Amino acid sequence: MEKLMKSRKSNSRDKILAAAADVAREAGPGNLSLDAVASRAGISKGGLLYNFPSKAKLMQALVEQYLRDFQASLEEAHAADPQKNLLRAYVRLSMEECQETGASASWIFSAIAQDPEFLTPIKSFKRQLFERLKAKTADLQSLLVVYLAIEGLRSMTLFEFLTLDEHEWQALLDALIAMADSQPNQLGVKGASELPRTE
Amino acid sequence: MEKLMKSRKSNSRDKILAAAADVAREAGPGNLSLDAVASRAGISKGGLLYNFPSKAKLMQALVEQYLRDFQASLEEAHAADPQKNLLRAYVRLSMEECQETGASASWIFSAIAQDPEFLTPIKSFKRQLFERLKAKTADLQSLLVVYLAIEGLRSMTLFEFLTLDEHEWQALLDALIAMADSQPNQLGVKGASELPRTE
DNA sequence: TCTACTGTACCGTCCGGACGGTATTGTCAA
DNA sequence: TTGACAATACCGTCCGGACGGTACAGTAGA
Repeated sequence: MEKLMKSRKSNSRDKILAAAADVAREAGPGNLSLDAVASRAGISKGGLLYNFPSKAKLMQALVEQYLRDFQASLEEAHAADPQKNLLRAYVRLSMEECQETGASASWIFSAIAQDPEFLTPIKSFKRQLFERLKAKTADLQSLLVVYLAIEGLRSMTLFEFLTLDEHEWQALLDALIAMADSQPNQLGVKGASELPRTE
Repeated sequence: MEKLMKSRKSNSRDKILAAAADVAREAGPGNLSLDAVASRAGISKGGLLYNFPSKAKLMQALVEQYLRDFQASLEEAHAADPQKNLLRAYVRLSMEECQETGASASWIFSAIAQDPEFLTPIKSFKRQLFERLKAKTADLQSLLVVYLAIEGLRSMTLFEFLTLDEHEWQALLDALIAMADSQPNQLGVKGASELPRTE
């Protein structure tokens, strides 16, 4: 009963969120209007505002959904293979995400344009993830480099700055995985796929 | 004579450009209005539109100025010490830029919100730089990782996602410089500060 | 006299959001 | 069983304000 109601509601909500992401990508981040989203989602503006009482709430939902999904994927990927370290799972997941058809999270720009405050949840998410990674590695340098490289890749895809060819892509993946696995600064232990527990 | 005119003109132009960057940072990228820029620059709106006939032209000038300055700094840094490779100069320059008081290039968001087309000159600049770096190194993996890490750092500063403490900062700098100088994937040649010429 | 503005008044457009409907479905007392 | 009411999930219109841009008259300095 409740489920049915929820599923009907979610249907519209999800359609709207997807439409918002589409519009943001196609019309440009500065041109994300409620009208455009509504018509793209196939509902009226009134209906849109019924589901999301303001533009800000819509953006917020977009951010929350994104973070929830990413978190879930990460946890899942890590749980599926707990031998490998978390950083490795993060690298793989992020690179897959970047490879997926240009969809990308370009709606983020719309959110920032609307109100830079929408960055705070993302900020805290990233900060937490980084702290978690830092607690698990003995090699800060590699972590920093790998983490930032992933972040750089993400920004490249976001801005569509640079497109790597297949060869470059593979080289990058290999390099990052290798750095995530071992500790290239203390040279020598190349095969180790598990980090030594530090405690 | 021409110089004088230019300098007077430039005076206003520069004030306006700086004001635009300020407003973009303070009011948020979605709230960069011509009125705000004009009042911030201490001139009238009419005066602003005299210097930049449209908002788009203003944004374009912002982008162009930024790229010109960066290019000049890079060339200068590299010319000052041609022994070191270009990637190293790029790393140093970028990290200094990121460290400078939060000013950052957050006006970029305003430009994108205005029209994503403003990314094309930046895109082509980055592509050219990357190609130039690629032509000069034998170790694609290191280049990719270093280049993307810098890009990641830039995006971190832009979004204010993550702030590194002094220790992390130093570790990152060391790691990137080391990777830029030598070729850590072929382990062993750590001291080499010049790349072997490949031809 | 020309350049480089200032200041003001104004226009058209776009957009967020409020609001008043409405159709469908569910609930419940008589 | 049915009639009264209510909640849900929308629709469509309208309004106020912000913003980009225009027009133009005035003016101070070189």
